[in-house]
Amino acid sequence: MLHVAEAARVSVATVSALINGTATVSPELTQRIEQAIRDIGYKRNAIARSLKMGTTRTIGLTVPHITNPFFTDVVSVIQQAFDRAGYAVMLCCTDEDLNTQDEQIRLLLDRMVDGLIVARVGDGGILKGIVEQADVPVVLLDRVCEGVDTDTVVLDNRSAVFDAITYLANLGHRRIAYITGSFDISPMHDRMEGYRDALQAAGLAVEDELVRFGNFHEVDGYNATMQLLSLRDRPTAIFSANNPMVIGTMKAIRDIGLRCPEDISVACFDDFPWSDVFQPQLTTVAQPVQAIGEQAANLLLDRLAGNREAPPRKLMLKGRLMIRNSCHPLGAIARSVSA
Amino acid sequence: MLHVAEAARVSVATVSALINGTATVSPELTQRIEQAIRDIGYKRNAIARSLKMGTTRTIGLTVPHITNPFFTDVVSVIQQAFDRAGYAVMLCCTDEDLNTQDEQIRLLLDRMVDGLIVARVGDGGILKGIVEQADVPVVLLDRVCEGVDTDTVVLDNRSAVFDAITYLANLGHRRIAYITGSFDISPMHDRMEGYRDALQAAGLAVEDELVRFGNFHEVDGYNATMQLLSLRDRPTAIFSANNPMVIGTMKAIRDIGLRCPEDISVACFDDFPWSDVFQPQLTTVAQPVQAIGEQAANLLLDRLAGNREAPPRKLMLKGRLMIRNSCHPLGAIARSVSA
DNA sequence: TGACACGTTCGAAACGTTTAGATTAGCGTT
DNA sequence: AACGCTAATCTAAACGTTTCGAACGTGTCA
Repeated sequence: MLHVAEAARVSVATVSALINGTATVSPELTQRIEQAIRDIGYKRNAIARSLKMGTTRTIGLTVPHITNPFFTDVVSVIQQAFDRAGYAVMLCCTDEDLNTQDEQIRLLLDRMVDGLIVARVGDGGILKGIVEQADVPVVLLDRVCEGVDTDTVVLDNRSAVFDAITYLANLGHRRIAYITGSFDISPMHDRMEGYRDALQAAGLAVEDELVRFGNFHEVDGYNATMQLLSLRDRPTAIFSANNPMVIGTMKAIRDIGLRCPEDISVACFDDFPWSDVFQPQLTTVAQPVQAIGEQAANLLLDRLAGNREAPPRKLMLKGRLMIRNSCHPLGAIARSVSA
Repeated sequence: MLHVAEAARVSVATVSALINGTATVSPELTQRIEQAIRDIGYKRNAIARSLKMGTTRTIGLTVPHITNPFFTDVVSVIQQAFDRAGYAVMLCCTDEDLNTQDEQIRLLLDRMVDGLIVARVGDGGILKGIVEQADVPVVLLDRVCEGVDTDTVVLDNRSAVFDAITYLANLGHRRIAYITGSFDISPMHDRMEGYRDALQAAGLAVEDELVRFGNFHEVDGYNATMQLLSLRDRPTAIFSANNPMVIGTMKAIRDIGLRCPEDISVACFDDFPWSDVFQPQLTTVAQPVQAIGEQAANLLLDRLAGNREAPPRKLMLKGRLMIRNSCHPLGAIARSVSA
């Protein structure tokens, strides 16, 4: 900018005024300055600007795994929304690890991001302190967090799973297995509640041996399913509370030599683009990814626009059961199915 | 930092020296300063630091579509690599549009990223100028770019497609259709070459009506396939040069009432986690995503570490044909199949 | 005792912007 | 002719760091 000012024989203040339109500058100077900018190929240094202005027009986004198709889609939507608004987004993957998350949030905060969107992990870690001292606005995505009172957009996980399990029960299944991630993240907790409640509503008991834990990865789903299928009284349906794990479930079923849905029914959380096309076409709970991403972006953009005082806003969206052909009615017991 | 210095009754220079370990500071002062840092909860302002140092420890990464599983995986690998190295990554999606890409690169450059990894679009746009004036190192990912001479990691697209088409020809297919994206990005060009060469090697003619263009999206694959299937002399195999488009292909086949692989064989570029599990299990060309991401990251990290003078390094990796069950041998014509 | 070296600490400039307030010029009023 | 008003421009401080070179105190040596 200094060079531009010299070349145009004006002060840097005038150059700045012209660039930002913060004051009127005469036609001749405008002319001279624009010429100089072109000659020199001047680009404003956003770092210097950020230092002075105290805002970076950059936000931080952390998710557990970007390869989980749910997060992929949400990240994509959020990125687009902020791009439209002239913000850059720094993306971090926490790999479902609290320490990593803390470290990455620190990294983002160091870089003075204007806001944070976090699909948190563990108990939230340093997130609590950050929200409390209200330095930067943060919105929680997908997962609420006890003790962290801030803008949030989550799914109604309980009722989504309730519907799915009820669907299976109505098909006549009595032994419905459930594969879940750890309960310390809220969706897993809420989904389990939906499972429990649905069984109860259907007059079925919750049996411990039918509930298995995994750590969100394909291999965990595989192992869990192997255990389930080797029970003396094998389940007739399996619901996986997480998408990557269901791949493991399908592989285990294949490896053991069973067929889905003829021998065993399968449904899972989170839809993906292929589910329509390949066999079996998986029955899934689809999250409104577009809406989730947009709402999260909007909540944060609203804070960034200056609305700091409003009390935390908690949005809860509804999932949708996508019934396809991976679940069979069970013999004569099947009742009428409510879609 | 000023506050810390005051609280510890030292100068900011000393605080800086301690934090960065750039000079020895006595035990008492160390003690006082560390205490003050803790008391105040001081965090270094990376923006101010960047301004002074001229480096942001941030890189920019642009891809056409993050929801394309190939890019999802590569982004994930790259993100991890830079995270380990203490860099933040700003992610942008160009949506396969040159103007968007130019805009986003400008956005990233404004923010003084230390380097750029670009899966470019169109003819490269402002990329050329950036590489020429060598302000920031850039590595090209997945796609080379005429006139942009810089570090690059790409797949050997020609031979990957050559192998796939040869495989189909060896199965006895004579009418092998090909769905491609626009040739102005290099992989599409090279893949087409592989198609042509393989047909020729198999003694088959390239027929224009069997080559269809689409714009990388599912719907394009759908339309292209619909056209192919309504030819009087229908192809017996379809190869899709892009992953999202193959979903459209499968939907079209289903909608028209055909079965894959019994009625028509299908193969495509880019592997995805589900391909093993669902029917038909798609035969695909798998890219070594892990290696691609790591190599790209390494090339850039090497430049960032100061190796600016080395001539552009061009890496070409090999794809791998994953033979599954979406391609049938064609009647008695089938020859022995080379895996 | 003075000169010198060494280890520690500090003052101040610099990075590239923005912006408040000062200055200047031009013009119309009285 | 002196005055005030407005519009255009400029000066200089500030943002929070890093770093160069100077300053200071202490001990060693001649």
